[in-house]
Amino acid sequence: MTEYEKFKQLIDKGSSLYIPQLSLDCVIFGFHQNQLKVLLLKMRTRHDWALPGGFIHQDETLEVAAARVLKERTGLDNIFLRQFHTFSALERSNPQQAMKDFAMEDLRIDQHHWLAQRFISVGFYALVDFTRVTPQLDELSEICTWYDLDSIPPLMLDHRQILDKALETLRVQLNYQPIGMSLMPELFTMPELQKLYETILGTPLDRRNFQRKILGYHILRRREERRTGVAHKAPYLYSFDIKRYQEALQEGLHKW
Amino acid sequence: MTEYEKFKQLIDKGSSLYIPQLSLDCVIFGFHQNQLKVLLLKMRTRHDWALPGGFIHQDETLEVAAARVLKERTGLDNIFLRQFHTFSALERSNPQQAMKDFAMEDLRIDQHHWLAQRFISVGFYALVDFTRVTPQLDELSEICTWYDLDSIPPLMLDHRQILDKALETLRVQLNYQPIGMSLMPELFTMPELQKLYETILGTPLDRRNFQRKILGYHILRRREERRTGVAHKAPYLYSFDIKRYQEALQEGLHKW
DNA sequence: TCAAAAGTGTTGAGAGTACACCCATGA
DNA sequence: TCATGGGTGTACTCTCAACACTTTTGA
Repeated sequence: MTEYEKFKQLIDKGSSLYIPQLSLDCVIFGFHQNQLKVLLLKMRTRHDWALPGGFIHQDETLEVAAARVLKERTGLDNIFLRQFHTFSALERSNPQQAMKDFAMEDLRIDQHHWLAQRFISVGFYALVDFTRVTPQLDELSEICTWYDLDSIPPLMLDHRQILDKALETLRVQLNYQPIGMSLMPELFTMPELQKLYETILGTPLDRRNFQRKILGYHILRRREERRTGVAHKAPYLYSFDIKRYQEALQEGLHKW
Repeated sequence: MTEYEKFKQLIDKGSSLYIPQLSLDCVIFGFHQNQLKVLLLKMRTRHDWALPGGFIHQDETLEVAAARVLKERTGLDNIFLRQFHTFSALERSNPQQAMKDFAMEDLRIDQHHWLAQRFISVGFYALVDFTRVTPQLDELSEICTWYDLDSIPPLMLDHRQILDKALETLRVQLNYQPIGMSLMPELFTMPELQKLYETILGTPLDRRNFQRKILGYHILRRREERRTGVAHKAPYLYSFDIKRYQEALQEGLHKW
């Protein structure tokens, strides 16, 4: 199916395929080169950027729909994904704008079209392994790429607020849930993991205290190997202990 | 407007007044005689009970809609109200059942009617002063009353899960937010407030540690008076320091 | 006068924080 | 050999939990 056909289907059939006036937006976090990043889309018809989002099929739960959106954008399955808030401000929809945004070649929508209605949107955030993602475009977007958290471009509608709320939620969750596994590569060093935490929290942490704390959760396994090629003492490599990690996801973090 | 007319309007006009396939449910907590209570409705057409819920007007935010539902059921304005989760399981809707539930006198709905669709529901929880509430019926319900948390009757659809999730959220929030003000009367004693916390958490707390902790937040003001008429040392009366309380709501609880 | 429940204080364990010392590595 | 950054240990502080003693009240 061509992009045009896909788009035409969205315009024509959307109102019967999807739950009307309800959408979802995903804040997809990745981590690379000591930077926390967010996956953003640039729509063909707009100058500002957007969070990857989508609509909910009549026979899908929100969680399934979010996983589908994620899969479409990143190619990844089985991702850490959490609903965090539902956004319903009246100003968050802009029918006039929508009529422009969803115009393509000979296709036009009017104010009665389903896409020109007010939308309420359920926000999800996801944590993904940056190195395994190949950002993919959809029929409306011309660019799909990562942005550093400290240089986010102007976002459409209330997407900036959604992003901020996601980050706030993530920061709180950090205290209760193990979160590194989906963001880090298979093997990593303690300083690398620390950088992740520091970036999320936006504050520096004490190296030694961080190590003690994380190890106290017993969700890591230290490997024999060390990372070589660095101009100083070679740090140990760690991997997550998947079993323990899953337990901690269920029961929350606590000392042993 | 009679109940019948209200009902007829819901059936006939609902699809243009409200956002389709989206509803909200409120878990309304009250506290009385050392018991945490939840406000429940019994629909005329069903044997099980329901959380007070409603639909969202096209020009309302979720929060405004929830406040409206709350006002309709309790008569109260300006209530502590928090969105906590959006429920979208496929099994949570039951069109067959809906067709029966929304039948009244000569009115009938079929499977294409807006009320017989799948619904996604946004859950809110509210904390209200039990003594100020006069539960009010709507056009579909025959009873509206409080139930003790430990003797909740069978609830319709997934309302039991919604209630459980609300309670779980409330328990977590207890650590971050001051919550007594909306649940307690104007004046109360420390042991009374402690009972509230114990009931929410479902576990006994140490009297002395509790007092120290709560006072440490500086959100209470001790009055000169004591509660008299008790067969033991008369406890002090307290009230909330509204200014401090509001600050704590904004910034979270922390020691001074 | 006595049981019941409130007011107040102390102590110890554990978590979190701050900081010091030594070690390994490539330049 | 030296700057850089990692590995490990210790001491101090603060919070929280456990617990004891005294005071007030109506029965």
